[in-house]
Amino acid sequence: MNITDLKTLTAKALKNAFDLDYDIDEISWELPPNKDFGDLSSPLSLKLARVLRRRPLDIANDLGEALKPLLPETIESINITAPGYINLHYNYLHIIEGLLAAPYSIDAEKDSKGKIVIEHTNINPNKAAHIGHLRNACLGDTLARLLRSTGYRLEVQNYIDDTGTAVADIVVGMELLNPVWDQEKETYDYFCWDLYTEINDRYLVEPELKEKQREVLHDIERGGNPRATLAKEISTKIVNCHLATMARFGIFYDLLTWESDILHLGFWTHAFNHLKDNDGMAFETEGPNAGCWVIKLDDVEGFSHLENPDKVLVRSNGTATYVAKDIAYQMWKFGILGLDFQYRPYITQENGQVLETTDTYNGEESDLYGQADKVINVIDIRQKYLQDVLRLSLDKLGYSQEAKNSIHFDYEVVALSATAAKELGVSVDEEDEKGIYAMAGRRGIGVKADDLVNMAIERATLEVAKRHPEHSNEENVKLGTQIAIGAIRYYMIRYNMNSLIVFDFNDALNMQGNTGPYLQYAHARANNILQRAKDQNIKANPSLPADLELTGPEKDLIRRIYELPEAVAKAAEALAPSQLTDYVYQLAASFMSFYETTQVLNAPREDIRAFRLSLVELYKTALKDALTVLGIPAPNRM
RNA sequence: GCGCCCGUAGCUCAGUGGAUAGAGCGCUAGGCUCCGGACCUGGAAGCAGGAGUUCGAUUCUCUUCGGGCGCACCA
Repeated sequence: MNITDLKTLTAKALKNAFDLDYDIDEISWELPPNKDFGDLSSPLSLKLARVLRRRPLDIANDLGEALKPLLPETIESINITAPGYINLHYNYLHIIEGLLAAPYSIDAEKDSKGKIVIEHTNINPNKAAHIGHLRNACLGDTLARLLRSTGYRLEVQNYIDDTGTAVADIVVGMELLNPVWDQEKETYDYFCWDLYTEINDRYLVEPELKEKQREVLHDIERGGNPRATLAKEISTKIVNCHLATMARFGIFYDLLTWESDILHLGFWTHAFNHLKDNDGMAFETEGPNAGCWVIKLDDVEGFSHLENPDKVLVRSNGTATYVAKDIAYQMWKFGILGLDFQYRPYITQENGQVLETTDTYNGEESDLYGQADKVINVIDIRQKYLQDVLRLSLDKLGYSQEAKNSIHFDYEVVALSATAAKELGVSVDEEDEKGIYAMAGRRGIGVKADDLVNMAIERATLEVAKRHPEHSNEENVKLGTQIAIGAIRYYMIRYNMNSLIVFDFNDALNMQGNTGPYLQYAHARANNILQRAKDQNIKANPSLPADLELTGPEKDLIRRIYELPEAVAKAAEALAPSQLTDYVYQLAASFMSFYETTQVLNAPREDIRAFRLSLVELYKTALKDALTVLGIPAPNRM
């Protein structure tokens, strides 16, 4: 029984006891602040006091009586405490018996729900990925794993803006500065990182270069010229670097979608031909937007206060704005554009999965992509306004269902702490220890994702080597890498999505306490017990010993394992990876307490030993499943 | 100027109408001849200020202060 079932039962009890129809979403069952009160607790009677005009305690008593006959065997008892709480106590023996008989499987509902297209990573292909991009990719990847595990069909897309000013700047840099890439010294994305900074510095002293930038941009957009070819070559090389970086984190994609393909196939033109007669669109003949095609948003809440709330889609010179292209692209994702890309295989990724790419000139038709029931765009909160415009525009154009199913997963950015900024050579106000320093690609200010992993691997490998002098260096690096990835992925997703991460090297590389490696250690410890049992030929037994009395730590552990499906479902519904990290930490911590206090292999009785071994097996599977959803490697030894 | 987000322990974060506000780091006191101490058990320490709504506010409203971000015929 889960909380939703319990709420339904409670609603039924309300009906029986008071003839009251109550919205089940208004019913709450929570973890009480103190274990003495029970395992689940509801303040419902306090809320009902006004409605029913009775004392909360009396309501609680009556409701408790009505609830009692409805409760399943997993609830052992029910009691009432002042000023009117209803408390439930689990029957832990019954719960663990059920879990051991039928373990929960995280993939049980595979492909049972609709299709979700999730777009994440989306790094401008003109420089190395930094930790801000990494937060995006980790969040997007975890969301994809989370939603897939709850039954959705997922398609992960990585959009490449290969025709924007960012890439144009690199082309300008190449033409102007003639830099030489030393392949021995650095990877291509690092090389461009510096070039991007250099050219932006040049713009500052030679503003007339901006004219050249415009020319280059125009050539790239037009296509079919040397500059466009160079731009494509640069973007492709950088994208390959990004893919390699993300692969280190176990992040993979289904499809690369290129801005140049959207352009060359005329997605927007196609959409425009269908939309220009639409009531949502207007051609302005006067006012600030004279000569432009716009979407009227002046009657929309949140926009009406703006000086110029309408959004220009086609400029007075006839060219389309970025939002216009975005609308067409979003329509394609839903399968309502009436136009499709061509596709071809791009590479086979490390996980064995083939990554496909759009390709206008060398691709083939496919009906696999897009056609989503729901679209999630993982883009940081600074683009909230534009994503709102996108969604509202769809609504205005008559695609209200698609608008409702367009989700902007908006998360706060990663900024640098004063100490981190100082380490990167940024000039920092010495007085201001709590200062926050924004990363800036143009100025080359940021922590590169690969640098961070390399540091983490070095640190973790050192720790591993301390513990395992008998291992080869190669083995240690392999394990150190898994631990490093665990630490960083956990760091990137554990924060609430609307809290700014003030990046600090010590926090990100920490491997003690509430961190990824703690979870990994909690897995390795369980495995260690199981491995020793196997070596000593001790068998587990999932049936309960007679007269078994569970210890406190055993109950805590059982409770956490029992809650796993609920925790995953809630995190998925809320689109909140951080909710799942919270839960998994609790799960791991409950095992750590169990481990310290409860003998498994040296248990006093043979049947208890066998039972505890089963419990450890069950826990290990649960934790491993949860870690898989989080994308955190689960090594068997550390 | 307008709008959005944030302010919880020395630090980094949970909690978002209900009981005694929870973790980690740091500090501090301990941990069995024992399945691995990347661990466990304690301790000190906190809701930015004010007003309101409510039986009840860290949570909702208003306001002050402090911080971040956004408001293009840029992407």
